[in-house]
Amino acid sequence: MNMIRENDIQAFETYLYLNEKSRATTVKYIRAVRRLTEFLQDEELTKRRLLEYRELLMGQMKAQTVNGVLSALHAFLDFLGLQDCKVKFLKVQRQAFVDESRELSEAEYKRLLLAAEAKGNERLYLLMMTICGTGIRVGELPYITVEAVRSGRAEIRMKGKNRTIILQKELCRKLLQYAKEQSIESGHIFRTRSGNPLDRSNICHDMKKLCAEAKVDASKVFPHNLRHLFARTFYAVEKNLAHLADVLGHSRIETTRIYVAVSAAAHERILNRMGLVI
DNA sequence: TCATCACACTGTGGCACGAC
DNA sequence: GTCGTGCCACAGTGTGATGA
Repeated sequence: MNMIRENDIQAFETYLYLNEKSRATTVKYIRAVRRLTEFLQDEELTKRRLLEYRELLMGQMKAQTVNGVLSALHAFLDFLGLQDCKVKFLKVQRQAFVDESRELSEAEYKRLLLAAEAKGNERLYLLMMTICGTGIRVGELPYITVEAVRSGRAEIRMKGKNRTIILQKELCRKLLQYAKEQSIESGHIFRTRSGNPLDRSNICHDMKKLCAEAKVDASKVFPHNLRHLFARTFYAVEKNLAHLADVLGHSRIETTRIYVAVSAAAHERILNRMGLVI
């Protein structure tokens, strides 16, 4: 009888740790296993039941999210030696164009900056400018330190890789001025009153608060979109995908292509300019 | 205001596999 | 043999809720 016991879940957690999985992955996998256990309700774990579970998930989540859950469950099945119970992943159609409703324009970005300035939120103003001016991820903000700004470059260590980000002189000047005003002599520039690095959830919430004043749709205001804007702007000027990949810290050009993909409307404009349909 | 959590979703890279 | 592509696993992000 293939019953999932609490012992199995705890041993699986240890197994993930020993396999050097990140904390986030371990938490996600254990959660997926516990949800499956709730679904099974003391019934035996069989392929038929897993197929039923996949059907249930399909009604609740997007295909990619279902696949994420399935990959967690597959790891658990491998751990239990129940490979025969694995079910197939869902097919996910790759989108041909980017979603225009989520594309932040340069004008909208500037309005967000002005809104932050008008509110007197200099930290948020500089934070958005730093992400959009360097293309870093929100999770890489802690690498923007007083020391890095003084040297004009920041060493980013993320996903097991190192890369150097060049900080523009004007940005450095603004950041150093801000650090001086805030009496920050070393370490993270962007910090809470208690001195901790800003939490990404709070950054996102703060950005959302600017939407009404900046007259920007809230659905396109989040930190990662500033990275996308940086990538599109960089590519428009430089037209060098390989260089952009280096700057963004991508090891594959395929990943960078996602950032510079055009919207359906932009694609249509290109087709019209071609003038091949008369 | 800030920290933390849960959950859904997206970004990213390794690798297998097929085409040439 | 190499190159390109797609699949899948893992890591990171967005967002709402909650509480200190």
